[in-house]
Parts: sequence; structure tokens; C-alpha cells
Amino acid sequence: MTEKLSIAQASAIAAEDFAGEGDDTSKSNMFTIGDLAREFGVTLRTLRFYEDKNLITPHRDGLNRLYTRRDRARLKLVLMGKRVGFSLSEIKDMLDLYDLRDGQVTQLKVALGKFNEQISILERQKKDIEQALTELRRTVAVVSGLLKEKEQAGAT
Amino acid sequence: MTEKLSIAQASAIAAEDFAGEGDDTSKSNMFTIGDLAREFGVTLRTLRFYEDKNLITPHRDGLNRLYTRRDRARLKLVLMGKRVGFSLSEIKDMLDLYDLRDGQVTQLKVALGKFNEQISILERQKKDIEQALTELRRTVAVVSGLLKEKEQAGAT
DNA sequence: CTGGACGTTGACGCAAACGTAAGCTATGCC
DNA sequence: GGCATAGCTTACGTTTGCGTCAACGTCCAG
Repeated sequence: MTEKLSIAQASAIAAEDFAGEGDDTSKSNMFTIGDLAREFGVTLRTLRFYEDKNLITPHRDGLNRLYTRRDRARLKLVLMGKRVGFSLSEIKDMLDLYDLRDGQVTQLKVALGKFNEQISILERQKKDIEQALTELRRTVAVVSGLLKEKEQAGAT
Repeated sequence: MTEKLSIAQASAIAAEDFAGEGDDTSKSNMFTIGDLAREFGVTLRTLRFYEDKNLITPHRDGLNRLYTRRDRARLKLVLMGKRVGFSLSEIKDMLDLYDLRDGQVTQLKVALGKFNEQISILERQKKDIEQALTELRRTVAVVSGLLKEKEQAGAT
């Protein structure tokens, strides 16, 4: 919510993203850090940071990181989470929960709860912004008025 | 924009707030730090912090701070600025400019510009939030769907 | 052999707005 | 005398999400 919400990449969620995937460790299903960075428009630093925060845990080829489809899916969820205003730690909680997958039902319910919470929060923020806008517009009107007075007084 | 926008205190702007005041240094027009803190619902720490940032510069009675009506008016503007999303440093810029008061016309124009900028920013944020809300609601729908499937499958 | 391209691990920096001690002073009141 | 109240200063801590060096390792084309 700081600068830009790059809606461009990291497209929408599909039901697919919530389904488990057979972890295909074959060659073409692996990505380098650069691959993912380009694909999702984030920096390498960002991906390493996410790893540091245990949001994504790629395998290694020696020192080099190797991301699977699953990692990629998680990244997608992380970015989607950010877009809708979750903090990374909140996202982590949900992902961790996701990993427990006790048949997933409980997990989905919890996630659903958080989503609804977040919806409330965003609705609140929206209202705050609307209030601020109202106030600002009123102020602009007031100041504009003053300005006209002053300019007329000056022109007199 | 972090937690609560305490709309309660620190009421709206009046044209008065943009007019210069005769700095009345008589007794009843002075406030202690506690006075202002109570009146505007901020902590002493906050007021000292603002002073540190040169937003307000109260006089002293020995060590103790003494705020004039003018200081009070500035505080009011600071809080209003915060409410509508300006950072303290932006607010400082505007206040500084205000102090130049080259007949105030230039000042008012500049402020007007900033206000309009801020309006654009807020409108943008509002749109972002609306997008996030849309995405979240869609996700909730998807997940709810999955959940129903799962539960039915489980009940079979 | 050399210069890029790509990758690695630290680790400090930053912005915003105060919170939170810690410890001292000054004044008033009973 | 003694305590409460109000105020003072200094200064480190917090939170979030990376940016930005620094200082190297590795591999490939030319």
C-alpha cells in the first residue's frame, strides 16, 4: 500500500492455486531466481528476502537456488496476498497453515475468515480515504475562496 | 493511514485557520503542553516530537514549554494534514512556506497545488483498494465453492 | 585470458511516528 | 518533611519491505 500496486504481472488466482500439485522435480519444471524475478516483476533481493522470511524455500543446486512449480505457486500467492493488503507475516501464517493440509477443509475455512477480515479492513480504509477526500475538497474550496478575495483585494 | 484516524478531536478547518493571527502573548492565550495534549488527544511525546521536527516552536518558561494560539493553530493544521494523508515532512514544507507569507497569495497557491495532488493520490489509493476488494471477494467466492465441494465429498 | 552475465552471503540504511524507559527538576499541597 | 503531579532530556526500540553496497564465486562466449 506504499507506492505502486503492480497489478500488471502476477495475475489473478485460479482455483488451481488452491489445489495441491504433484511436485514434479523434472528439469523443465525448475526455475532459477532470475526466471521468477522476470516472470513476476520482482527483484532477486525480494525473492531472497522472502526466503529469509520462510515464505518460499527453494532447493539448491550447489549454492544456486532452484525453484519448483510449487515454489512458484507459493510466490504467486504471496504476491496476490500483498496486492490485497496482507503483510508478509500474515501471508506466512496462511501459507504455513496451508502446508498442514489436514484434508484442507479447516485450512480453507481459516483462510476464508482472514479474507473476510481483510475485506472489512479495506472497507474501513476506503471510508477513511473518502473522509479525507471530503475534507480535502472542502479545504480546497475554502482556500480557493480566500485566494480570490486576496487577489481581488490586491487588484483593487 | 496506519491505524486509527481519530476524527473525534481536532475538528475541521475553518477559513480562520488560514488567516494570520495577532500573536497575543497575554496570559490566557497560552497553553501548557498538557493542555494541548488533552485538547487534541495526542501525547506529550508527540508534541515534543513535533517540536523536534520544527513543526511547532513553543516559547519557554524556564524549561517548560508555553504554546501560543499560533502554535495551537499550527498544531491543528498539522493534525489536519495527517488526517488527509500528508507526511510530517510535507506538512513542515507547507508550514514553512506559510511562514514566508509574501502576502500569502503564493503560499496559498502552492498549498492548493499540494492539496490537489494529494486528492489525486487518495483517489488512486481508493481505486487500488477497490481493486483489492474485488479480487478478495472473487477469491472468497472461489474458496467458498471449493469448500462446499470438499464438504460434500467428505459427507458422501 | 578476459569480460560479462548471473549468482552468493552478509549487513547496514531508510522512512514514519512515535513508545518507552531512565533519571532529574520544579512546584504545590497537606 | 514528603509525596504527587507535571514536565524535562536523552536515546534506544519498533515495524515493514526491501534497496544498496561490498566482496566474491562460476561459467560461457569470443
